[in-house]
Amino acid sequence: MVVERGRQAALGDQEIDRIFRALADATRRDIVQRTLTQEASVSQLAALYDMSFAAVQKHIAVLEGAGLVTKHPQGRERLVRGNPTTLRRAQDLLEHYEQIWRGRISRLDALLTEE
Amino acid sequence: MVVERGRQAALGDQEIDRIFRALADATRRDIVQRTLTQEASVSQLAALYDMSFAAVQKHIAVLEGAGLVTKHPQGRERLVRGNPTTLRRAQDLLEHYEQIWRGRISRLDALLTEE
DNA sequence: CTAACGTGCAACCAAATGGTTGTAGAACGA
DNA sequence: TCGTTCTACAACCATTTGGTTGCACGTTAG
Repeated sequence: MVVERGRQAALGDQEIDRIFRALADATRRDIVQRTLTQEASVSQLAALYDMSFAAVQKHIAVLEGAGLVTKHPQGRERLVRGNPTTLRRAQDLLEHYEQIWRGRISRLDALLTEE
Repeated sequence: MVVERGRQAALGDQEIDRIFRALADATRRDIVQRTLTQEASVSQLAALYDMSFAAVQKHIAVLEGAGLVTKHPQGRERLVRGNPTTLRRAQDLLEHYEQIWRGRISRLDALLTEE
């Protein structure tokens, strides 16, 4: 057991922070979606959006830092590939919240029935 | 149909932005989790974290702006209640991504079998 | 009525974010 | 070899974020 907490930030929370932060931008979500379907080079991706190459490069770096995409060198270009595993982690957390909420509902149910 | 897009931000994307951005902070996630279980007043929540009252107030405002919690006046205090509906929206989006990924897998499968 | 409590909001500040341009190097094509 | 392409990275800038303190105001308790 890891020290009773619930009011202080756990260390691994920064990882979750990065994942959600990375997903909080439409361009980055689009990149994830595309590269989940099919990997693409940095410049191929950059051509899709109305901003500089460097800007898109930064977005990809944010996604990579969050583990939402991985880069694979191939010759002079880097292929970007979406990472479903990290997406799963975010999904699991949200499902956890939903479970908590359902738990509350059933506790309310229990109270009503027992009465 | 709303204009062909896929490279330009849709207007409702800002809503998604706000949801994920709100979730990208451990304190805010903790508030969501707690108020999903049981509603609490702003000052009750503020007492839980090692920061000023106003800071917690701001976090709650961000969550409210994203629709992740709602506030309900009761006498001089405001009860904060987690909103599972908005959480569901985020969850649905992530599941959508997972579906896209699974689609890619089955397309690869199809290619292999057909060969 | 008055004091204390709960909340909201403004002003301020440091740090992070999201964009830009420019430079530099590695890999490829002719 | 030489020019072009792809990428990385630094420097810079405006805006947003996340925190602070202080003040105002409605509500409750004594």
